[in-house]
Parts: sequence; structure tokens; C-alpha cells
Amino acid sequence: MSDQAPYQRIKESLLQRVKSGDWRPGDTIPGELQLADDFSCARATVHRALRELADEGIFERRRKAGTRVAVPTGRSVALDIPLVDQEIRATGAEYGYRLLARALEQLPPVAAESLDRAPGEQALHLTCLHYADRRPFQVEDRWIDPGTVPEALDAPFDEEGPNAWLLRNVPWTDAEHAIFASAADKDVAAALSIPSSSPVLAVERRTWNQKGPVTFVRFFYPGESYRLRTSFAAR
Amino acid sequence: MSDQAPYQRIKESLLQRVKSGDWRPGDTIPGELQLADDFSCARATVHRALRELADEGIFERRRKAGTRVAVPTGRSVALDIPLVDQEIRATGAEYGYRLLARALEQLPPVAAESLDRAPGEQALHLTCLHYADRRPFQVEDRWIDPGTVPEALDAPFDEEGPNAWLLRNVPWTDAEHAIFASAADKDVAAALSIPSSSPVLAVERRTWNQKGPVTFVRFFYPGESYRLRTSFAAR
DNA sequence: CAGTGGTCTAGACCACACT
DNA sequence: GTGTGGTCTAGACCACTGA
Repeated sequence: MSDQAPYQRIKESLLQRVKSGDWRPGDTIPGELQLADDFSCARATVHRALRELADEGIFERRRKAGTRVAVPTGRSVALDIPLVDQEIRATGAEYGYRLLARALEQLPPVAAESLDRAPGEQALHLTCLHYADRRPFQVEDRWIDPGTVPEALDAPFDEEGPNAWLLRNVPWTDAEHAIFASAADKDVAAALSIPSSSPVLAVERRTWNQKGPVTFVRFFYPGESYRLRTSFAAR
Repeated sequence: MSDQAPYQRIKESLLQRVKSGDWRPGDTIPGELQLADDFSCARATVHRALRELADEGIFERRRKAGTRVAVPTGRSVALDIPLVDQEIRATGAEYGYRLLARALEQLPPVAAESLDRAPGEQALHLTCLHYADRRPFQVEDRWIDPGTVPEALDAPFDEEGPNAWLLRNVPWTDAEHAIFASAADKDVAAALSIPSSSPVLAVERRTWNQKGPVTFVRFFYPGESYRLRTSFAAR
């Protein structure tokens, strides 16, 4: 269990030199040939360690100039946006689901734009509530494009959430996310059992597959009580 | 400009097969030797393409079992949390900075815990406002640990924001982020020129270096008007 | 046990960017 | 020009795991 690949040991060793302050931001570190000699391995092995650390933002590499320690900025953070049911069960809580509304409706402007359609066109609108230990955890406000996903018109969504159904039936290939804060409107507040216009955290997702826009969804969480976190410090 | 490395072309080619629906989630794709033959290259070249796509969550690989197309879940999203001034200037707006408060104060419970200190101990507390085109864009509420960063006690922070100062003087090596929504308290609301208890998006960051906790900071953005976005769809 | 992915090596050539 | 990183190859051995 203490056994790992050489390139892994080299990565850790190099990272340690950075974390310990031995190498500071801006410093140029030895070249690949030098390091290969130090670690008694092939240049390709050192190269892989350096490349991966550069991908993680630890180093900056330039031909001829060499490899330098990057200045840490608060950049790219890997955020996990897990499936609700898994997220809830992971905390040990009991997961519950309820369909609040399901109807063919005219697309409001935002949803229309996201699905690349004209406002007023019809789409399947779903409102769902996800519970953790019987307490409201998340409200899901979803639009499904009936052009791309005609099968959805026949799905009841009363037992299984649309997320799980879509993953099984209409896998997406592209997605975009946005995160923002807003004031809970009447419906969201009622569903979450919080005062109207309380702050809520909104996670918005648009997905596509090869046929076109699949779905536009907003997840609302009660403010303060829910946090998106970075699983672990990358560096 | 249409020239790229073989492993890149192979990555795109494989990705295309997934995006087009040629290979669907759960499908097992050909083995490395087969693909190496198809693409007329060494197995290592194909291996790199497959490994990177697996790292990106497109494939799942298991010895003996082979490589399969992964079921897309809404998982790990790479979020950019850029430096405020760069973020503002990137939009073409003029960046402005103002120090609102600077004092040695007793740590409130949350900040104390983040800095791994007892509540009531003293730390440097800064409140700053960042403007885009002379309009309030972000409020920064920061605590700096005077044990780890004694130099900060001598820094004025009246011209330069603490973020830039810290990056230059006390690079961190580890960081944790959390994102949540909250109601603007009196001070934040006043600074951002929004009604009290309006929703704000909060980004919280704790950083460490080899000496210990460096800083605990919360950035507040007006709700609705600010969004954290994924730069591009990974898949 | 056999097949698949995981890794390493030694050598080679190339592309870029400093000097 | 020249040194650095970027990539490819051919071959090898290993480790895991499904049949």
C-alpha cells in the first residue's frame, strides 16, 4: 500500500519542494534531464510528473526558458455538483422525492433562450422537490425540450426524478453551468419552507446532445444552510 | 494551425465518436492495441489519448474489462475564480479599489475556526470594496493571521488590495473554497448600494502555507447580477 | 489464467524561444 | 544557434481482474 509508480513519487517529491517553500513562486527548477538524473529514471518519467503538475497549475513550462513555480492565484477550482439523491444519501440522510408540477407550458424568455427556441413555444415544465430526512433540501425547476426528447412527454416523473430519467434515456454530451444567488420567489419559498424572498443559492445547467438542446434546469437551495465546496485542496 | 499532435487528433476523433452517439454510455470501445492499429501509431500514443479522456470523465477504464463510455453525471465542474481586478478589466470596465476598514480585532467564531485559533484572539481585519466602472462590484471581508503573516501588520492596504499584496509576499500552498448564498448584512448592503438583506453570492476562501493558516476571506457579490460560470463545456 | 490497461525505458526528432 | 520542453516509437514488464 506504500507502493506507487515512480512518476507518482516524483510528483509528490516535487510538490513537497514547492509546499515547503524550498522552491518559491517564480523560481526556475532544474531541467528534465537533470531531474531524470537526480531521480535515476528516464526523462519521459520525469516529464510526465512535470506535465501533470503543470496541468494542475503548480508549474509553468516554456520551451527553452524551462520550468518555473507558478504564482498561485485563486484560479480554476474543481467543484463537485453531484446527483441530489447521492449527495443526500452520502450524508447518511434518507432521500425523498416529490413531483410538484408537470405540464406543457409556454417557454419564458430565459428558458427559451437556453433551449435555443422562441419564447412562447411549448416545452415540458417540471417542478420537483428533493428531501433529506423528510425536510426540503432542493427545489428543481426544469424545462425539457420536446423536440430533442419527445419520449419525455410520455414519462410520468412521479416516482423517479427527471435527472435520473434523462441520464438513463437521453445522455447529454455538453453542459454549461452557472451559479448565482437570488431571492426565493413565492413558489420556491413555499416548497423549501422558508420565508418569501429569502436568499437561495441557484445552480443552473443547460445540456445538449448531438440532436440539440436537451434540458434547462435550475436547482435552488436554501441560502446559508447549503454550500458548494471544493472537495480537497488541489495544491 | 491545423497541425496538431497525433494524440490530440486521436482524442478529438474518439470524442467525436462519443458525441455523435456512435459510442453510447456503457459501450465498450476497442482496446489500445486495436486502436493503435486503426490510427497507425504506437500503443503509448493511443494510451495517452485514452488516459486523458478518462481523466476528463469521458471514459471509464478497468484492466481486463477494457474501456467503456462513462455515464455523464453532473459531476466535477472546473470553475474559474479569477482575481477581481483582472476579472473586471477583462470585461473592459475600469477597476477601482477602496479600503473601507483596517483594524486589529478579536476573531469572531467562524474566522477563528478557519484560522485554527481561539475566538477572541486578535487578527488583522480588512474590509475592501472593488469597483467596476465606479460601481460597487464586490465587497471583500478578510482576516489575516498575524502569527503566520506578521509583515501584514505594517502594510497599509490603502492603494493595493490584500489579495495582490498577499500573492506577492506570502504565497499560499493550500486553499479551500466554499460558495453559498446569504442575505446582505447592513455593512455589505451599504457598501454594495443594495437594500439590506438582499441576496448576495458569497465565495469563501481559506488558505495555508507551510507556516500555517494565512488568511480567511469572504467575497460578496450582489445576487442575480453576478454569476460564476463554467468557461466551456468539458465534454 | 489470460487479456487488458498502467508504466517505464532508451532513443529519436521536432518546435519553439531565448541569447 | 542552441537548449529546453513536447511528442513519438518499439519493446518490455507488471498488476489487476474478469472468465
